[in-house]
Amino acid sequence: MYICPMYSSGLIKGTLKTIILNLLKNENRMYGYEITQKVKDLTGSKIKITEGALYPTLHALEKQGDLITEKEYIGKRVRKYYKLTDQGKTTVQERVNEFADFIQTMRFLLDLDSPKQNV
Amino acid sequence: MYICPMYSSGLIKGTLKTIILNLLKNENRMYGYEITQKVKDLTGSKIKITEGALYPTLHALEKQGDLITEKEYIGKRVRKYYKLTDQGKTTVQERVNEFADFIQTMRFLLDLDSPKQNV
DNA sequence: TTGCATACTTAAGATTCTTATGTATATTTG
DNA sequence: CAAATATACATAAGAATCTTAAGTATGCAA
Repeated sequence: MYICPMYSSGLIKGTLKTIILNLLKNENRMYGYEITQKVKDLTGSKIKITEGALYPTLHALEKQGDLITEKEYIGKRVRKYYKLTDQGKTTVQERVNEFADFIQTMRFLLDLDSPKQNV
Repeated sequence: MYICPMYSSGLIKGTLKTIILNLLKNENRMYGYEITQKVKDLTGSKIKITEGALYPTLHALEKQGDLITEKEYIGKRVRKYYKLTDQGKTTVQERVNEFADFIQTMRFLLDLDSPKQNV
């Protein structure tokens, strides 16, 4: 198993819930493993969600009422599908808007909008 | 002391060093308290660096060789100025580039580039 | 039949932040 | 001028969130 270049210093920290919720906004329902693969695919392996981060986060989102689960058996193997609740749909918008605002602030703070950064 | 709306869920997490280093890139040298005020001003209080986060981070950056200090006395009060080392200047570029890349990835992942998000 | 992919769970440890406490000087304001 | 606020640093305890690791088990391909 190879290691690919990922973001250091925990940039992902704090965005994991937002990513998961937003995926479910577009996909209706997904199961855990599917989420990790989708994120890996969409980001060209720049973001890889580890299982140790994913499953506790899914459980937390369910506990706080943003997700509900549907268990299904694929052969003998359990698969837990997650989907947004109505509350979850609101939470997604809040989270995404907040993140959009945050990166605007950061772009300004780090001078990322001005041209000729690397001259 | 009033509480103003800040970013929840630790979005700032992982970006603090980047913010500090980038400020010092433009300002030559700054002291801790000055940094907190500058960030508060530049972000309209959207980002407030607490002392408990700031000082340990400054110490860590010094320890890892990105910053050096100059103590000065203003009257009887100590003030520690921080400035970038040569290594620190490299680190800033790396950190900022990484963060710029990260928000590009996130903008794509969260669909922030497509118009009519909030219609 | 061995290894890899799929699929979920949880515990231990690391990192990074918040909150709280402590110390001390300087300035503003009633 | 006394009290409150601002300046200025430090650090410890606790919370949140992630990584790493270990465990369990099925399905498939070489």
